[in-house]
Amino acid sequence: MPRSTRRRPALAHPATEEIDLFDVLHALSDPTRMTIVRTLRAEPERACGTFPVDVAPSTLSHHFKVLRESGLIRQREEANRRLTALRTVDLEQRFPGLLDTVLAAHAQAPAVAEDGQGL
Amino acid sequence: MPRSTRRRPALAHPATEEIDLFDVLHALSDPTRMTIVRTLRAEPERACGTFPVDVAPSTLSHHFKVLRESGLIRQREEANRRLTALRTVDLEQRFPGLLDTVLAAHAQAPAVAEDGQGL
DNA sequence: TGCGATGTTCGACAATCATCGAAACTGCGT
DNA sequence: ACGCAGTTTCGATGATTGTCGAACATCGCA
Repeated sequence: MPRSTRRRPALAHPATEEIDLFDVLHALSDPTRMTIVRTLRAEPERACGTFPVDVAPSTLSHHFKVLRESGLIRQREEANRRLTALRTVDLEQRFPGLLDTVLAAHAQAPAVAEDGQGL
Repeated sequence: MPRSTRRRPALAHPATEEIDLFDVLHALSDPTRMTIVRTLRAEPERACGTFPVDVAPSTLSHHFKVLRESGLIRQREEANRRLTALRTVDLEQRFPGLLDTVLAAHAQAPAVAEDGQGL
């Protein structure tokens, strides 16, 4: 039996109208995920391994899943790597100004002693 | 000996410059706490028991603690009750536009089936 | 002085979370 | 055909979370 019969699970993303605010806020309330989002703001599309975060690959994969299911990022398969992009247009349509405001807030002076993995 | 010697723990709030974005985002990512914040937007100051949320008093107390320590609300003692207010000015100074934008986002059409305790 | 109203603190508990290492899968290059 | 590079899935683990009930504290009032 060809083992290629097992297709990849197809990468589910929520539709724009289905993006949930609580999911988005929760996704952004983690420093590692915030770093990912901020990185994606500069670069339009990046491979998973190229983010300036210091966690194990499996942990990174978990964070991508949280971000993807919250509607913040979109991922597509290309060859044997997965490219990630911010859903800026969808986010702007669903929650106007939210992403910009939150990212601007994060760019503010860090509260006291920010974690070391700043972009 | 007067038993009033034991003072109440004094209600610690973070200073405006110490408000942490991740704490704020986490605090807002819970529906019960979002309801509290939204309620506070209309009424400037409210007693704890007067919020339209359906949880046990101890649970409510927990949520107030999270909101207070994140810097979103300020609480002061008055007689035997505790009055709660949104720190709108401090929030606006620390993270301009954030509170308005998030609350506006929550006022958007609910994602799919919002929880029943809408304001 | 004691009671009731208002809230908090203190465990306890189940659920979720961030993290890791090991194993597996996919596609490209040798 | 083989192996490597890039990622995910699968447990496992320790920490955090939201929730509750019971007990306690404080204040005003009868």
